[in-house]
Amino acid sequence: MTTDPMTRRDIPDATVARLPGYLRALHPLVSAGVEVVSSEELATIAGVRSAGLRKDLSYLGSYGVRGVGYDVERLASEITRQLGLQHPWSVAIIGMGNLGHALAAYSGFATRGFKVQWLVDRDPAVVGTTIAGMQVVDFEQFAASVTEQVIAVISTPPVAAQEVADAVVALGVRSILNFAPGVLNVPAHTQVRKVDLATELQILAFHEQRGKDDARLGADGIEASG
Amino acid sequence: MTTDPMTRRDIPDATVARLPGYLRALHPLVSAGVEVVSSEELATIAGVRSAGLRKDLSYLGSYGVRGVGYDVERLASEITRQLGLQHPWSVAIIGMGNLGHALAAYSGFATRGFKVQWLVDRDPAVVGTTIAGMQVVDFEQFAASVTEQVIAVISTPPVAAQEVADAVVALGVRSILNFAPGVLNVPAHTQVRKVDLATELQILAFHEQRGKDDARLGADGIEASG
DNA sequence: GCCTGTGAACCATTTCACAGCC
DNA sequence: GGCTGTGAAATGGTTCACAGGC
Repeated sequence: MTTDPMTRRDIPDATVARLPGYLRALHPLVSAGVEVVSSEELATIAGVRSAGLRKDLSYLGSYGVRGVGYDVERLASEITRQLGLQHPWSVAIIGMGNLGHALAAYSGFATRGFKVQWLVDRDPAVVGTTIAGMQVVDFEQFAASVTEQVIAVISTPPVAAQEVADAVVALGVRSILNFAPGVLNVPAHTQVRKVDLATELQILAFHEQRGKDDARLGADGIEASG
Repeated sequence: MTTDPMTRRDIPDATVARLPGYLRALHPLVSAGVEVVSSEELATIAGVRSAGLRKDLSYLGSYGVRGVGYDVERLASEITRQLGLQHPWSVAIIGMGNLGHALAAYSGFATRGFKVQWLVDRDPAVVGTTIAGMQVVDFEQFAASVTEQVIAVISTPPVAAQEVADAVVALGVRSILNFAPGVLNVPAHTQVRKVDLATELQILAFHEQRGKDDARLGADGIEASG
């Protein structure tokens, strides 16, 4: 294994999806001044298995010490670096309905590496109002002021989502978080992640209906789900 | 393959997670009075591949006709049945901050098989107020009035989430949708699904940073992401 | 001829189990 | 002695390609 820090390792998608969880599990340890953590301990906090955690971390390189554990601070900063969170990313929230409103006010973005920079809506009655301390602008104002890389959050009604996606892609946006149910057609280089609230409930309904009590992770009947 | 309609087939999790998308793709077809759809057409609408769609549907049984396609209405009702959505599920939203507020007003729940029946908060200043046409109650009132099966949506601050989870599990709740970042410890028979908004952005940030332009699904550079 | 249903091949991810190192 | 890092095995999921039936 080359230790060259510039090697672009190929980190599996499944691992990438768990890194944010590890980072969040590490934060209280950093704050508490804990120096070292074992894969077993961290896995428990993060709600995964220790073997999986070790494999995940091994894709980032060798940041642990055998017989000891992982240096908390070093590991946190390495994951931060891998996720590209050294400096905050700009976020534009497009669609200022109930959900856009809530997202604008959500403090979790700021604490985890994101700066909501634009609130965008097309309704003239909403444009110009202040939400969570920010002025809502229309799409033209947004388009005119975007210069840097930005992540677009689409919280419009479903019918407008594709149109908005096309428009932000035309502005050069390459990352979209979509709350509108339905499929977005975007160019291949554009990353889209979808959050569909009703779908989540429907998946729960399926299991609830089946009474599917899968007793995985048995222990004393407690399963960590995070 | 037994065609016994009472056979409890084992539907893979990955398939279950896609069924809601198929159902939503079917709805406009049902409304438009389309009688039959091919796996190719439906797959395009749903943003998946036709072979995968056919395999998914094969787990539900044989509801297509070779050389013809799938009966739209029959397939929709079969998926509805499999997901357990013949009658609406009751939902309790716990935590009436910005997000809980938005969820209470979200029309997508009602249209996709759910009835928000309780809005719950612990803040005496919020309890008794009306949000989206419903009275907010405190946890005791909620606990006293739950009789049927209910899905709990946790939209409290992170620090309260575990406590709320314990409380609803004690009430007999077996399905939780959790918006609070962090791990929930619940008994093994309890289903938890998590939506972590900052995590989604962090995953996007990773790819944005890498400029990972994976040209999968090439065609003319358009990729469906739904 | 056409489109579903499905084994078989392939690929990704998870888990196991232990060698390697402190 | 203890804990990481990782090949190897097992599992789960996706894609291929074609047989089967209209």
